Amino acid sequence: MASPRPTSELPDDSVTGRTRRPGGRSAAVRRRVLDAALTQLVQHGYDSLSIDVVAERSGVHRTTVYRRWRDVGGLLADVLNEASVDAWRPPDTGSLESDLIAVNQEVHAALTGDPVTVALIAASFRSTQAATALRAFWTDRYDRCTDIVRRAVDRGEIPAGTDARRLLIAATAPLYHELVLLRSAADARLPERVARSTATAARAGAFG
Amino acid sequence: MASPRPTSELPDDSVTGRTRRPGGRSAAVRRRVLDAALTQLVQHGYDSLSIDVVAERSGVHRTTVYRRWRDVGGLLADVLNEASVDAWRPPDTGSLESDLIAVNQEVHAALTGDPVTVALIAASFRSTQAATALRAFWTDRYDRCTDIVRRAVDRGEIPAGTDARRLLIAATAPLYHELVLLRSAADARLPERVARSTATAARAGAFG
DNA sequence: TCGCTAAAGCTACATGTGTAGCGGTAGCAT
DNA sequence: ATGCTACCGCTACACATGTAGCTTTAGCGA
Repeated sequence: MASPRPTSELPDDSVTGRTRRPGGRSAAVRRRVLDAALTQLVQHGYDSLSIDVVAERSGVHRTTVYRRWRDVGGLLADVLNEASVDAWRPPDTGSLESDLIAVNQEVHAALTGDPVTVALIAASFRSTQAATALRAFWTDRYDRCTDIVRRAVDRGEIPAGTDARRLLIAATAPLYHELVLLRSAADARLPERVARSTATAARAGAFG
Repeated sequence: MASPRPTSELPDDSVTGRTRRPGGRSAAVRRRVLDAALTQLVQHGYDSLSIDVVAERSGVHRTTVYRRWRDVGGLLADVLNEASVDAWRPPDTGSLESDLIAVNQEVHAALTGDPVTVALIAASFRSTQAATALRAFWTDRYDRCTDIVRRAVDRGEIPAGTDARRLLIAATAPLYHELVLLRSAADARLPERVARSTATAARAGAFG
C-alpha cells in the first residue's frame, strides 16, 4: 500500500530499464494534491470535487494532476490507498453477533460519516480506477473478516461448513442497500438489527 | 405513471391558471426522444448516452431536450416511467422460498440484462431526478412485495410479526451488493442461494 | 559537481455540458 | 378561422473537462 505511483499498471523499472523518481518533488506534489482533494471533499462535498479545484487548492498545475491521476476517480482511489490503514483487523468481541454488530457499526459510520467512502462509490460508476480500488478494498476487508466466521465455528456457535463470504455479505449488504441505493432515512439501530438477524440466520444454518 | 411532463415538480395548471399542451407535437417529441435514448442505451451502453447524442438521433433540437429533461438522469427517469408496467404484481408460487427465488431472478435479470436499471443506478449519483425516480420505483416494488410475506404468515410458514420490509431487503440486497457494488463475476445460482438463505432465516424468526 | 532525463510547468487547443434569449410554429379555445 | 401563447428551433455564449506539445526544473547516478 501507499505506493508513490497511483497509476498502477505501469511496467516495472527492471523491465523498462528506466529509473523512476519517487523522491522529493514528486512525493511533495502527491502529498499536496491528496491533501487538497481530501480537504475539498470534507469541506464542500463530492459534487464540488474537480481536478481544477484540487489543482488550484494544492498549487500544483492542472495538467500535472491530469497526467498523474487522470480523473476524480483516480484521485479518490489514491486518497483511499493513503487512508486505508493496512493494520486493520476485524473485531473480536467474543461472539458472532457482537462481532457482526461491531463490523456493521463501522460500515454504518463509513457510509454516513466518511465522505471518502461514499464519494468513491459514486465515482466508481464513472471511473475504472475508482471501481478497481473499491473492489480491491472490499475484497481485502471481506477476506480478513472470514476470521469472524471461523472463530464462531470454532466456538460451536454456528455449523461447520458455513460459507463465510455469504454470511458476511448477508450481514453488510442491507446497510449498503438502504444507505447507498435506497437512501432511506438514517436509523441508528439498523446496524444492530441487521447483525442480529444475520447471526440468527447463521445459527439456523442458513449459510451452510 | 406515464405522465406527459417528466419534470415533475411543476405547479399544477389549476394553480397557475395556465394551460398545458400535452397534445400532438410535444407528445411526438417526447416519444422520439425516449425512443432514441433507449435505443442508444441498448446499442452503445450508458457511457455513450449524452443529451447531444440523443438529440441528434431523435432529430429534436438539443436545447429542447435540455429544457424538458435537464440531464441524462432526467431522461433515464422518464424512460423508466415509460417502461415500468404499472400492472406488475409480485409472484405467487405457493411458498415463501419459491416466491423469493422468483423475485430474485427478476432482480438478477434486471441487473445483468436490462441496461436501463443499471444506467439509472449510475445516474442516480449525479442526478436528483434519477435518484428520485429510482427511489419511487423501489418503494413501490417493495410495498407490493409485502404480499409475499403476508401470505407466508397466513400459511404458517413464518412467525406472525415478521417484518416484511426487513425480510425483503435481506433477500434482495445481496444481489445488488454483489452485482452493482462489488461487481463480482456473474453466478446464475446466486438469486436462488440468497433466496433460500433468507427463507431459512425467516423461518427461524430472524425478522421478528 | 555535473550531465542526463523524469517529472512538473505552461500555452493552446479540442470537445462536452448546459444556459440565455429571440424568433417561429402549431395546439387549443373561442 | 383566428388570436393567444406553450412549446420548439436556432444562434451565441459560458464554463468544465481533458489532451498535445513544448519548455523548465530538479532528482539521482557518476
